[in-house]
Amino acid sequence: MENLIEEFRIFIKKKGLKYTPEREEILREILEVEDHFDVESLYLRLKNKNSKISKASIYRTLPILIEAGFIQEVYKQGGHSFYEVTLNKAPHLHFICISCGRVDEVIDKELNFLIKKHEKDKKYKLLTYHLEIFGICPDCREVK
Amino acid sequence: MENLIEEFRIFIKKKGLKYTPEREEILREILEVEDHFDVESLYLRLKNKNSKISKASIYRTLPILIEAGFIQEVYKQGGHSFYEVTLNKAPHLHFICISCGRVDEVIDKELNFLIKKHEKDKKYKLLTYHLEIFGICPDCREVK
DNA sequence: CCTGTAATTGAAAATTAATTTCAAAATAAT
DNA sequence: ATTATTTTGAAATTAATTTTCAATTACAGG
Repeated sequence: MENLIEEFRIFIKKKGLKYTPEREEILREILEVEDHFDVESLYLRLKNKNSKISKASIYRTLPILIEAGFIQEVYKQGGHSFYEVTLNKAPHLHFICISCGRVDEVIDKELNFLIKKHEKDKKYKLLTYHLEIFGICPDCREVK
Repeated sequence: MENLIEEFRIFIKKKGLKYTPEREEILREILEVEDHFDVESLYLRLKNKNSKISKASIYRTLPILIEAGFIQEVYKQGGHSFYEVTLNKAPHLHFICISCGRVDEVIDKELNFLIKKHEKDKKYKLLTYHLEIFGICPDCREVK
């Protein structure tokens, strides 16, 4: 935990940015979230802890965290983005039910392998990726 | 071509919707686009042909075309969605350069195979999917 | 073919996620 | 400490998408 915070501090300094309490607080909160999160829910979590961090700061900090490799923007739903901590997590796909909105996460090592292969071929420097699969979940199929 | 139009007409009727000239016109235009497209570019293409179809109608028709399997929303960039015709196309991934915005399409049969496998496992009815990979392209890496 | 009803249209207004502006506050190098 | 530069919160702005609404159109049944 603390080593991750330190890693972030070093990243920030290396980029010539300033290490602020707000940035650290946002990272700490994100590391405590287990599931996917969006800006709104993160903002409310912080607010509940009497933090006075603004949404603007969250919006400004997330791209830094993505670039630093701490989180990924994993899918969009209902018109806004969802993120999750990617450190130490196996790569996975998201099945999104367009009927009820439920999101199923599937771990898949092949996917990561497949992407790494293309990254090499294309000579891209990979930052983040996401595989969203839209469909109807078993429950919603029954109802209909 | 005409058989696709007929297929769409049948889909529309089966859903209890009305088959309008606007909906047909939008589909015809989309089938002529080779590359990815967004709402704005589709609207301008139609406008150039003196069509008076509104953006609202385009926004309303795209979800129907997705559900019918004609197109997919393949990625988001610059805050808006891009689509492409998926009929007869091999599945593929999109490498998006976050620096210059360039999009590289990569065909990959394994990806489709991988997704079909999970679809079966999860008992989902698959509608559409997209794999976006964000990174820095070779050209932009050099500059830096 | 008319006729009635329910869906669809275009235009404009509304919504809303995300970005930008700006003055005040905070960081960090000297 | 001093100072230049960055970052902050709050509010304003932007821009994609959705919704509203009155007029129009599709099409089923007579």
